[in-house]
Amino acid sequence: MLDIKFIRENKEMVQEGAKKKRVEIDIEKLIALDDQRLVELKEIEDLRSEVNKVSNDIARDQDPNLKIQLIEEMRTVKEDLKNKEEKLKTTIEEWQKIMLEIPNMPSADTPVGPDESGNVVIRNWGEKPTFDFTPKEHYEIGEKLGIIDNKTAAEVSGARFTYLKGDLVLLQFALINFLFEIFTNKETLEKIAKEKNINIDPKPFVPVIPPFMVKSNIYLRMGRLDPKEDKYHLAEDDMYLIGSAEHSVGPMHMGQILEEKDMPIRYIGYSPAFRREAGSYGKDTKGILRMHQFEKMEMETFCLPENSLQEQEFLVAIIEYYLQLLKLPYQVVLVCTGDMGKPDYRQIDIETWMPGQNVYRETNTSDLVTSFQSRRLNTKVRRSTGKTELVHMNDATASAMGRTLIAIIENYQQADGSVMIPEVLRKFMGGREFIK
RNA sequence: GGAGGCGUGGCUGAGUGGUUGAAGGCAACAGUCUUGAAAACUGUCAUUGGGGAAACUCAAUCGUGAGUUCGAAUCUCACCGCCUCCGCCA
Repeated sequence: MLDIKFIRENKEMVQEGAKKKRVEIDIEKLIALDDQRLVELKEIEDLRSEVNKVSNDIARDQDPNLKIQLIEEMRTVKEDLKNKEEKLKTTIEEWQKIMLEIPNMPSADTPVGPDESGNVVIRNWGEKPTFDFTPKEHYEIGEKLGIIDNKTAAEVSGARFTYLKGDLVLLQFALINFLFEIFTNKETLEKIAKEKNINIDPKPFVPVIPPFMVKSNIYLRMGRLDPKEDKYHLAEDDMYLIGSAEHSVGPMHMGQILEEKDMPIRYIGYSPAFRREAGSYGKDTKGILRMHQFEKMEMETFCLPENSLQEQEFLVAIIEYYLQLLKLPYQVVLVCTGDMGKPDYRQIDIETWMPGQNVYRETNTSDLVTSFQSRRLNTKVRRSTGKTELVHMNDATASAMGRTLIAIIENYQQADGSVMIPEVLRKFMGGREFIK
């Protein structure tokens, strides 16, 4: 949610920003409603003030006749007050509905575009591997090696589920161990920041395994409930299965005032992610690219407003660092206004090369959401001056396991159908070199 | 799931219908004293919204929401959370 004051002071900019994000909003109506809200609020506060004052008089006054008279008077005032409060309530409901529709404003460097065609590649790394055979897609290799079984999963659970088996499971755990080593190591993070010339405290990430379900009102405060069709809802308990660890790690500090000296706060959550994938029927139906359930490591960080852009650069730098260690070619994409998420101020995607498909596919996404989530979560920071302000939040995929595994399988595939294990992961797999 | 208890400011802890946004203590901050520190003493110490150039002022907030009342931290109801005991269980 944006600040109503900010909206009032920058209404052209907000209208324009929403338009760029392809969200239709009626700013004039919102401001008219806000005027009405303030007028009604003032009337109510004046009435309350009168009631408070007279009530104190009643308490102090000794004359019983006067008391009775004043109480009678207050009864009628209260009637009036009640009506006005009712009216204000409906005004606020209408007001809030529009407020919730307004997206975060895009950063100045965000390219303007209608959809993913407007995204801009800002850099790339790595040589695409060459093969002296036709490279296969991950599921062909996986099925043959007996490490991916969608067929059985379809019978048991339906489409978009899978059984990962054998060495692929071990590879996933190797990846997890490899990544946790990076994210919790201060020296490594310091080196990354230094290399990329990012001036930021390289404080390590705190690993978290968060709840996999959240209450619906919490989802709303995170600004992540929409699109609802993509969430699994547990009707009896009015809870949702999380679509990302972000959804239950982000609210960890709601209603809190953090201290400036504790900033930044960095978490790396590990959880399954549940997605109904509504609206993607027929898309990416093969293999494990688009599943109803997959495991993910997700970064979620809280920082001072003036550092949040650097923080995002840092999160992206860490992703690039480990992709380079895995020797996976990738490109970094600045996501355009029409393709970015509603809470995003600036979104950077990392797309990793998938030789089987002969295309870069999104493996990581990094969202700088500024104070869009913290405003409703009410997560603040007390500055050393004593003033409090909303913290800025960043979230980013550390690794969507399935997709990183696909990239490994396809880039490391051999002519004989085996898959070479990336060197940095071997120590977590008993020193072995191949999955056969 | 059954029975009972409890939710007050950064922490602790008073407060059961009337100027109580809330005593006392701790912590924190500023000052006096001191060569410096500690101790002692003095003072300042919640958040949000409205009005105002400012001093200041009005409203709201004692888990959340609704209700009773002229007036609610205090009474009623619902919800949320925590604790204890019993049951069940990975």
